[in-house]
Amino acid sequence: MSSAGTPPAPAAGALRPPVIRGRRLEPDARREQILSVAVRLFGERPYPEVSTTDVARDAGVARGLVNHYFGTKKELYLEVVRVMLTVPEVALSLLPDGGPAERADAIVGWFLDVVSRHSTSWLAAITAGGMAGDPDVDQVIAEAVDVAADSILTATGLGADPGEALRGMARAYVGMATCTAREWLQRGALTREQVHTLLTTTLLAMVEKVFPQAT
Amino acid sequence: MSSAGTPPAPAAGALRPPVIRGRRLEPDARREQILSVAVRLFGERPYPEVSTTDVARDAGVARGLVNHYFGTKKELYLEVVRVMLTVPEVALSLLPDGGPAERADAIVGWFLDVVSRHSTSWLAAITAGGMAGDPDVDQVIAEAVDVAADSILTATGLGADPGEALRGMARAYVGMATCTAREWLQRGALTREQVHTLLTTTLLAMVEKVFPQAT
DNA sequence: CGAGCTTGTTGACAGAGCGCCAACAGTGAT
DNA sequence: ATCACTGTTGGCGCTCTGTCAACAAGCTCG
Repeated sequence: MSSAGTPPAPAAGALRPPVIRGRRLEPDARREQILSVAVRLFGERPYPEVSTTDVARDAGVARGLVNHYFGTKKELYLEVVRVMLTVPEVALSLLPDGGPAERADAIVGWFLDVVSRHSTSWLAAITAGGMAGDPDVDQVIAEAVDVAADSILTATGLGADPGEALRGMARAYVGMATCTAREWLQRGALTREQVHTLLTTTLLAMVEKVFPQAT
Repeated sequence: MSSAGTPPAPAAGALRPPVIRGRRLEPDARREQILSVAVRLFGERPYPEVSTTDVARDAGVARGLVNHYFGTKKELYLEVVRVMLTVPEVALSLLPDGGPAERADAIVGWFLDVVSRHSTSWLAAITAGGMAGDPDVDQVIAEAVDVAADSILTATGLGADPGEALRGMARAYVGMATCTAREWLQRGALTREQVHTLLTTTLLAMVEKVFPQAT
């Protein structure tokens, strides 16, 4: 503020380049457009390697507009992570009424379907590509993990008012699920069948032998 | 503070700040000193929130010296992560000769000892505090996970030439172990006993029912 | 014991990225 | 057609990073 007291008259010879792309859009539409570009870029490269200049250029707008809609680069990234992790609610009512084995098998299959569909962007988001440790980012991810953990508990019939310990165990299981998915989708060390078997077997073992010990 | 700047006001006219701290150190000693400061700072805050200026100030040296010894901020961070994840080799020979249950119990206990001892810095490193997604950082972490996974396989008697699938499963288990440790040390949702039970039971289930299916 | 050399160390410079702001220019209402 | 409204732009200042030539501390040699 101090310096630029001079308001007008920037002046004289400054011929502004004829701005063609000054097309006016509905705020929601513009915001959505910028967000979609950001989702793509943050899915390809980690956080520090994506500049707001990149987002603005790919969206065909000025960089200032990105800040106008999202405030901060970090806030933009938070929106991106929310979008990436927003996943169709598990159709719990569609889970078979069979025994624990069938229900575990069904929810694991549903999880693998979701993950494989979004693959890269989902993995980039769940690992907080380049922003893990930030409180806000961690919270958004933690909320997504909580949703997944609750689905697990509900599917295994323990969803009714689980204690904090039980939820912690479910979150740990979700953590293993994401690591296993990475071994499958990123490293190619496992096949989908192997992942499915591992997650189902482990879930059953936890339901039978570990969960009961959680008051 | 540490920097304690005001010198004995030597010469008058000298515009140059009287440099007192130009103390000369052996390269190895200086490097070690800067590295220890960096380990502390990166253990407290995520990557983007630690500037090389902070490291230099806390180490009592000029910022340029940090770059002189470590080249880049990222290279410095790589050294830090290596230090944080370098962990005493598991004394496999000390594992009991008993059945799988005893051996699993022993290695899980050893893992929890190591993690709880380094707690914050270890967790910050294993989650790549703010640098996940970077190829180099990910590789350093992947190597540490590989070491842990091999320890698991060795302890369970499967260490002799495991296939890629088996190693992938072991890495997934290590991933769950880190997530579980976080639930214990960071969120406080689980007690050490609960973590121990969860990891032991899960490991046994995997050894008995999942690993055999990995060709 | 002083001159000179080696090299650890410093401060400054240039480039890049980000947040902010005032002016500009489409768009609909009067 | 004029005017108000607001979406949009381009540039300013700041912080942070990597590089570099100059400085000086400590050792060696005469």
